[in-house]
Amino acid sequence: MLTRSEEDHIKAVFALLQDGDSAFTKDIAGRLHTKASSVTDMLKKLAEKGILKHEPYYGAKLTAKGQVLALQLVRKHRLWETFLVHRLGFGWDEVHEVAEQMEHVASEKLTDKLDAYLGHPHFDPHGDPIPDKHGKIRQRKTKRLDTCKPGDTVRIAAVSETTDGLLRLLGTKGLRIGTTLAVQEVHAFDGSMDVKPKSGSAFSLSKDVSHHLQVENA
Amino acid sequence: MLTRSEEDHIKAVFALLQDGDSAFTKDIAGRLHTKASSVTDMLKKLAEKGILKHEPYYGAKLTAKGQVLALQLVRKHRLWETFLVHRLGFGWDEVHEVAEQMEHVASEKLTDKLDAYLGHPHFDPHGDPIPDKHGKIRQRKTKRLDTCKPGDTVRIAAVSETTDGLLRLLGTKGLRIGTTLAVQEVHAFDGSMDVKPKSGSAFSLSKDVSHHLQVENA
DNA sequence: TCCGTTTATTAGACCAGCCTAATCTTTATT
DNA sequence: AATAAAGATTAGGCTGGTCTAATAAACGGA
Repeated sequence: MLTRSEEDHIKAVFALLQDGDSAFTKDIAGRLHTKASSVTDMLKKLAEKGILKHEPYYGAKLTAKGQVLALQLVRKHRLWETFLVHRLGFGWDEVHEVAEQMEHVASEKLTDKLDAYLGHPHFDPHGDPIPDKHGKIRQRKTKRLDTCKPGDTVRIAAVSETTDGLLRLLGTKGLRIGTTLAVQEVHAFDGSMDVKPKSGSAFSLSKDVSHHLQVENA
Repeated sequence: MLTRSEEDHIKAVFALLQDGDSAFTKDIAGRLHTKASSVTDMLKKLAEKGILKHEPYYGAKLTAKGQVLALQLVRKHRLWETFLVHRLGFGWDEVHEVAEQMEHVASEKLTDKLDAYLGHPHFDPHGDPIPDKHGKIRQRKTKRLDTCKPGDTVRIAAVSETTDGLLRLLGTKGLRIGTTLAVQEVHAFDGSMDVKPKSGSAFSLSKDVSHHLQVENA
């Protein structure tokens, strides 16, 4: 049995390994709003449990066992987010914190029944893929919007940072999963980008925003 | 903010006050599978927070504030049980433990939306009343089956102990909420009772069982 | 009423999970 | 290569929630 804190650390390591091949103490602490020394303690503990490998001063990597656990947590988190948005009518910018609590409810039967109830969805309301019961993730070929060139026409597939601020900003600009955009210009000075939705007039997105939008070719 | 353990103690006190006008240390410890000394500590803490009054050696009573908190917890627990049974298809004997975890998710908005999604139910799958947003409980005039006399015809309204064992026993006898029973005989020797469902043949229920069935006149 | 039994409380310990401060390691800069 | 800066670990302490053992209060029967 894992404690809530253990699960939180596993999830943080998993998330950091998505872009980087080692998860560092400082970054884990940042995500969990705790201090580096606390993280070191927990990494030691999780390493003893065979959930991850901790190379002192060189960060942590998940073992196979740890990956399975992380994927189950991600699965639960995203299923609950889907439930909150599609069944209870929450906005996509309101669900993260609640799902953060619900994902720790331990019952495999519950997870499976929820999955079936939602129709075995492959993507959550932010466009992120939902691992299936066996941890398999349906992959899409997406790239970050900030890697696109003028002339590209793309569809928003996912938002990779689920902070309220970003999601609300997207809402006010009328952007959501599935919105199609034409890239008109990229400004070298600040990395900002002028885009035009299929219907509507063009506007500008900062690099901070475009960096967090995953898109696929339209 | 309340910790999970605090919430568990509040719920236990509330439950014990349903039949008795003081909640005793030993009984609380029994419910929570913990020791009396731990309970004493927690009662002291909750008393300081103004959630209950602790009269050493004479048990605890909830304050008005404590009752509100308890009713919110009961509300959440029973709403989740309803969700699990009516939406996800769990059996009524499988939901208690899971709901026990879900009731600790803190989000008033979530509770209200769940309530609406379920159609503002007044009773949970075990027949227990669900307090509304303001803590109001819809009362029914029920009595315990073991207080009934031969000749009475009654309908099962609720099951007051939600242990797996009792619920499964009822299942195998074909008893559920709404089942109508005619009381045929009560045996003074062991308090057991012969009952006959509207359709089907008569059988006997032990006092242990009839004591936990709430019924209303049919 | 007195004494034994039951129940509660207190005292003292332990563990998990966090913290701060001090002490390494590693990396980057000159 | 020397050293400063950044990051990680260790040492030691605090808190919440639990436990056991020892003590105290309340109750019930002779």
